[in-house]
Amino acid sequence: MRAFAALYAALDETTRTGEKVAAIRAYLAAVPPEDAAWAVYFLIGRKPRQAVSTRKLRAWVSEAAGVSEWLFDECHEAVGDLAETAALLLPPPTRTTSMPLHRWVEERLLPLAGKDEAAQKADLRAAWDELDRNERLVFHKLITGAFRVGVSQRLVIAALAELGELAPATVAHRLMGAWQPSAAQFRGLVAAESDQPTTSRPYPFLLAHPLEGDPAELGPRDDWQAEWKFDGIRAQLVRRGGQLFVWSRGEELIGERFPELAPVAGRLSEGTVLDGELLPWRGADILPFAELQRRIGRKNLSRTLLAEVPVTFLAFDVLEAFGRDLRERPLGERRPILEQLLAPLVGDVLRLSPVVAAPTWRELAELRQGSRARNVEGLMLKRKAAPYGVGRVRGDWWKWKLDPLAVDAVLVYAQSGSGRRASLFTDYTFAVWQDGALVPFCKAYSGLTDAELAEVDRFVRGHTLERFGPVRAVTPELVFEIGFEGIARSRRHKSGVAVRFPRILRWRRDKQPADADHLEALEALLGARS
DNA sequence: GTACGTGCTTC
DNA sequence: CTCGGAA
DNA sequence: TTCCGAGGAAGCACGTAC
Repeated sequence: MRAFAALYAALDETTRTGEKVAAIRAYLAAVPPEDAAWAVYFLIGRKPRQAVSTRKLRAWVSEAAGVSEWLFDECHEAVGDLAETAALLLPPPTRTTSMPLHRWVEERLLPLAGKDEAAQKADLRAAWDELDRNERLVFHKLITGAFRVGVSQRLVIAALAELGELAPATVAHRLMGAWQPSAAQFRGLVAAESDQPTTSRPYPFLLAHPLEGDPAELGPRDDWQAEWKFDGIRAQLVRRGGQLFVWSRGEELIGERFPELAPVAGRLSEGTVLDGELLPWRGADILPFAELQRRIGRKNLSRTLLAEVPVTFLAFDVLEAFGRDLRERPLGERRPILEQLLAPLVGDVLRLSPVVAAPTWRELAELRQGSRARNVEGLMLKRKAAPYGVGRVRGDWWKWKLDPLAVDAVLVYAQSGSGRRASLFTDYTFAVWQDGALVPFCKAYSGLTDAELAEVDRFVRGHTLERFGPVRAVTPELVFEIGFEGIARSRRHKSGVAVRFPRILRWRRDKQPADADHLEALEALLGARS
């Protein structure tokens, strides 16, 4: 535990990726494999279900530290991080521990979830008395599920690849899907030949970059395959070992939530892996994404819901056929194989993503303008010569989304951020006019530079009208252009609408609050959707 | 029993 | 999902 | 150029407060 806490501190201290990789590698090489396995598990962002709610942690830490809960909250706001606040407030430990990471996790952390409140509290008190400040910080992050370090999958993969003298893509693939940390699992991860079971294992998803500018700069139209960018859930169908596995981008097995897939996809031949999008599709229509959300994370799937929101898997790539990994083959070769594999199965459940046939970039651009009416987000451009790479490879896959919708809105509330932004008001609520009053319709902060953020922060401090806990109402003076992808009815905001992916496009210093848009402008956009 | 907040997933 | 910042 | 961390909206499950 001490070594892992030291690693965490080291990773937190530097932003240099080279140093991070070296630190991870040194740690993994030095500790027993069962510790290394858990470290990898946590470092790539996996976590067991949260064992203790933040509420309880806050209450018990306050009690143990002898501070009131409001003081804890004040400290939390200043520090910006709950786990760190708790670690700092607690009285120093009277003992030390040399228990290794895997035992802390398996014997002290995981069992917490199954215990009653009194036992949890007793366990935490015992732990606090054995852990120093750094160890507590890590421990708190693990139990609250907030463990995130300035290191992600890629650096861990780089460290593991160096350690095992493997290609990073091999390691990335081995880390996919469901696995339990153990000594054997870690050895399999870095071994030349892995003997870990691979039946259900998906491939790393290839992701696209946003296209800015003119697609004509990509070269001849004929070098590129265009498809619609559908608005659903990215998924991989894995047909192996006589079974069907459906993986989400977050590497969750989601097959049970989409029972309609198995009867059809189960007829794919053994050793097939398809990449595609799960879509709510009824009759001839693609339904809005909101409909699909009703099918996610639900325990009981009623007959009614299955009939209301039928789901289809729209395949756009084949990664494995007849047990052979096809990822190195160019898209131009994979596409006909995909068409061939799917031909006998295509229907309501399994579909093929159509290739958009517009012979020139100009004609393609015209088709793209009709995206909203089709319930798609725009176009995907895929280089026909490209292999199916690992991760976000630049230059091979581009998403060419529709231009965002936009309105001018007034800043009405501000709230301080968290983490590095804890000391600044960086969290903004925006409003538009309705009957002479400003009604909030979204929150956003992204889109402003640090300098602008600092300027707005100063404005907030000088123009606070009222305080509601951490939230400040400010004089409605500043106008911003807010961009968003879509708009829908909502009960969350007073305006009755909510926008998707809101962000600040620019600060309209040239505008007065009175020049900001009215709710009618938003309503009009709402109506404009097909 | 209902209402609300927190956690966790998707985008 | 979006965006700006940093390496 | 590539990653990372900050952040948004939505729906469902689950636990707590009344």
